[in-house]
Amino acid sequence: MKVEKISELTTNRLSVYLRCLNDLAAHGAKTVSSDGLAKKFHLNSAQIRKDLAYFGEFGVRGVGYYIDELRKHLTKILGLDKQHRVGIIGAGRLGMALTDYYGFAQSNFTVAALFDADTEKIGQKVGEVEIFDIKSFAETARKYKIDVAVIAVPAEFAEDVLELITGAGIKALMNFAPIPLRPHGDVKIKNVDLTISLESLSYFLAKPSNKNGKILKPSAAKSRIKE
Amino acid sequence: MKVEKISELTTNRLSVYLRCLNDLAAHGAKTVSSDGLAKKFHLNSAQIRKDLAYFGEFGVRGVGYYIDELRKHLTKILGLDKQHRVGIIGAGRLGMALTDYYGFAQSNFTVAALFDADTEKIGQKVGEVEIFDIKSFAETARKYKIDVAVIAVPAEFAEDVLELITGAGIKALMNFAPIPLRPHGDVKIKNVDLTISLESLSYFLAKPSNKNGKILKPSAAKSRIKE
DNA sequence: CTCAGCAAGTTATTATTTTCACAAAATATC
DNA sequence: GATATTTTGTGAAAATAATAACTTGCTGAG
Repeated sequence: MKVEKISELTTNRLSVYLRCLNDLAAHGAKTVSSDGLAKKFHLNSAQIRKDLAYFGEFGVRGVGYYIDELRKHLTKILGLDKQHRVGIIGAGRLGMALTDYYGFAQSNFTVAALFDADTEKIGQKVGEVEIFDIKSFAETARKYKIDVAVIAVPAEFAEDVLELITGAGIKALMNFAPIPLRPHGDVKIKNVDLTISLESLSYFLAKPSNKNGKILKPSAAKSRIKE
Repeated sequence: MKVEKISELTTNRLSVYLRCLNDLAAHGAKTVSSDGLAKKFHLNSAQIRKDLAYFGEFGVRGVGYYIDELRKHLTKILGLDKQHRVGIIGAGRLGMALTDYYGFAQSNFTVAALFDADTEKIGQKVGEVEIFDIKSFAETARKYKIDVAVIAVPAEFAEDVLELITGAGIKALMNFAPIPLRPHGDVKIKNVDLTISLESLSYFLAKPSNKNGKILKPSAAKSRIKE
């Protein structure tokens, strides 16, 4: 096993594998082969083996993988054995919905604080979580030991918020603003751009092959101009 | 220009280009070169040209692209000149937050109906949008001309909901349940898996190179066993 | 009208990612 | 204990994707 750069595509799949293993474990399975996993969850067995092999030799030839053991390994690799504390910037609809998103709750992420610029909102609570003044981000983040930030503000404020967050030493953040943010230095950003996803669906519904089953040559009209 | 399969990565970028162009247009620019776009928004100029060239010859050599013209083309290509009507399945926190997500509102997507299995919720409204019985999905979808579905239910119900939706003839859907759904037939699914994104951040924070600056060889401990 | 400069469109190259295929290792069988 | 079977781990091949390099065409100055 060589130490090389692990692709994000690989680590994303580790999450998927872990969920598959949890599912299998819940049904009482003890071991599983890469092929068994692949068949059951529509994955590719070689890819599973390769992804896992980046991190160690977890399987047993002729047997497969011991589910509980592999779950522990993946949990460790993904850092899911550690608690993370999340600060959500933007206490609008989305920020509030994320605050008690069950995905946070059932994982190792705890939403520790909300931030907003609106003085009306500051001091209010969403469930257990208080809304703080965005101006106090750095100190509040320190006080509440926040290590993950979520940007849930309109696009025009996103870059300023990014500055603020990275300035406060936060290394990991998730951006819901419809503008791709780029990291500055050793910071990890996950852009969750719902606009792109929606427009991708729109494209699918609009594309010629979906309208009449015929594939149209888009340049046909244009090339006819000079005829 | 050949008719070939357009990669989703390409269409995703078209969304980004369109936003960049909107930004430029708002600042009064009339034309832009692929290089100008690339520099300003941290993109690759060759990729921009290539992506656009799949759909036609929109630029003028020696000049660049006429911004307004290209915006119109991209709007057309992405189907953003047509209205889409969205049905959201799952009237929990997330479903409700999405119901008045500004991204829907400011685009060509209108949330037409919510669906839930909880009889307590059925008949209530979120803003203007009524919550219907999930059992009535097919007929309600027809009645409200829904062509895009959003799955915002817990993972264990997601596959049943998928069946229901595709059975009703819906061709495009966005899945927020933390389980990757695979299309059956000619249906487009966009999986928005927040769990994967979170765990990716967790991995980043946990990985050895982030702890002490040293790259550890994970198999070191293991290979030492037989020494 | 000609020519220099610019920038699109396109071909070629490189990099990345996925899939295939097989040797090595473990287990089960006789 | 030898052998057939299973399944990993991994190099090689194929498929995708991104980048760079080149060619063509348009514009505007002189």
